[in-house]
Amino acid sequence: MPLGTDYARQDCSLARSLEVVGERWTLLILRDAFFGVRRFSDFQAHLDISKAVLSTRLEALVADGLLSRTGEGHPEYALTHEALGLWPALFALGQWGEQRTTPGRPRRLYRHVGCGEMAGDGRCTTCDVFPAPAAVEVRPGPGADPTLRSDPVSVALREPHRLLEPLLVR
Amino acid sequence: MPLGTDYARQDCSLARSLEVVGERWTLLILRDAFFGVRRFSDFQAHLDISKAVLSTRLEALVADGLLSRTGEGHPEYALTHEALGLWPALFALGQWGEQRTTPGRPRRLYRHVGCGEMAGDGRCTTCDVFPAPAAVEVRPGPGADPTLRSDPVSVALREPHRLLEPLLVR
DNA sequence: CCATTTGGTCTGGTCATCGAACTCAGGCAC
DNA sequence: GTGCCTGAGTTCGATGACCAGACCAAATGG
Repeated sequence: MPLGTDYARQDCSLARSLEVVGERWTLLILRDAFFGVRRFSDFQAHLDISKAVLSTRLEALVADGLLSRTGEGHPEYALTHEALGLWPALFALGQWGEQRTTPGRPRRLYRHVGCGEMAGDGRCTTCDVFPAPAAVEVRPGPGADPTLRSDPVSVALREPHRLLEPLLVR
Repeated sequence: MPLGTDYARQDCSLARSLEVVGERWTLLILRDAFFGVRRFSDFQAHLDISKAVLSTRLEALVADGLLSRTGEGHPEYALTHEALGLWPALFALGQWGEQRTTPGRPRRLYRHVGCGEMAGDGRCTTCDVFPAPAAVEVRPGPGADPTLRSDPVSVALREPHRLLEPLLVR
């Protein structure tokens, strides 16, 4: 993390995690990456984040080995293997937010591809395993509010799609 | 969250969560609360956080219903039922930090009380359930560095203890 | 080859965070 | 009661982060 965001003298793995993903916007950028967002302008359109901050965050995530940057001209940012391990934490935090704000009316629904629905604890209700992100399909749930955002990225994300699958905008 | 930390126009439960627990220090305060820390000065001693920020964070967490404040003179801050639901997310983030920094040498070990050790995914290796925080015992692991901190709270936390059990310092 | 899009950097102002100093109330020794 | 200590904050000035908007260069599209 840049200045002012280290928790140096904490002997704690949570603090180590937060040094990498604890800054404002960072977890939302990674969530978008799980949902298939790959390009600078798509992150920006979807998150309403200042370009300067987005640029800083992407650079930091690449430096920390969570994103890989490929292509010189218009680069693509993709999650690294290391970043995939964050999925359980991201999912758990999201589920907590659903419970807290609109219990019973989730904004998104998750399926274990070719198997069954996922429960709130992340297990597939059919086979009882915690599916890897590549085997998860997302689609809007009853609590989704399609009037809230109309940018092309949000529209594209409303189609059911697998996690990690690059998003086609337009 | 105070100014500058809302993600207003995001139709996303993760953003809703981060509005409550996404600020600097907030998750570390909650982690300490799970470990049994209850008092202002103990949080401060353990986290090396400025009193002004700690005061602001505790106030916000009480207002958001994650902490309850009891006792007028020297108040105690305890996790509410709502906050207990954060345990899976906190645990997952912590495990990711362990994997990333010192794989195979965890700083802390978790046990399902009266049952068995907990695996990296949070399940008890014996009974295969995800134990509630009150049924979890923490103790230092091989990756712990006892030389890093010597404040009384850190010392007390090195004793094996159950989550949520109020910490006795000194 | 010219216009537009993409992926940025720069800037000035606002907001958050920091450490240090200060306040204020309760507990305790004497 | 007087003085002292500790716990739980609040206040303050300086520093650093964040934001919106202007600007810019390289890549792409026609």
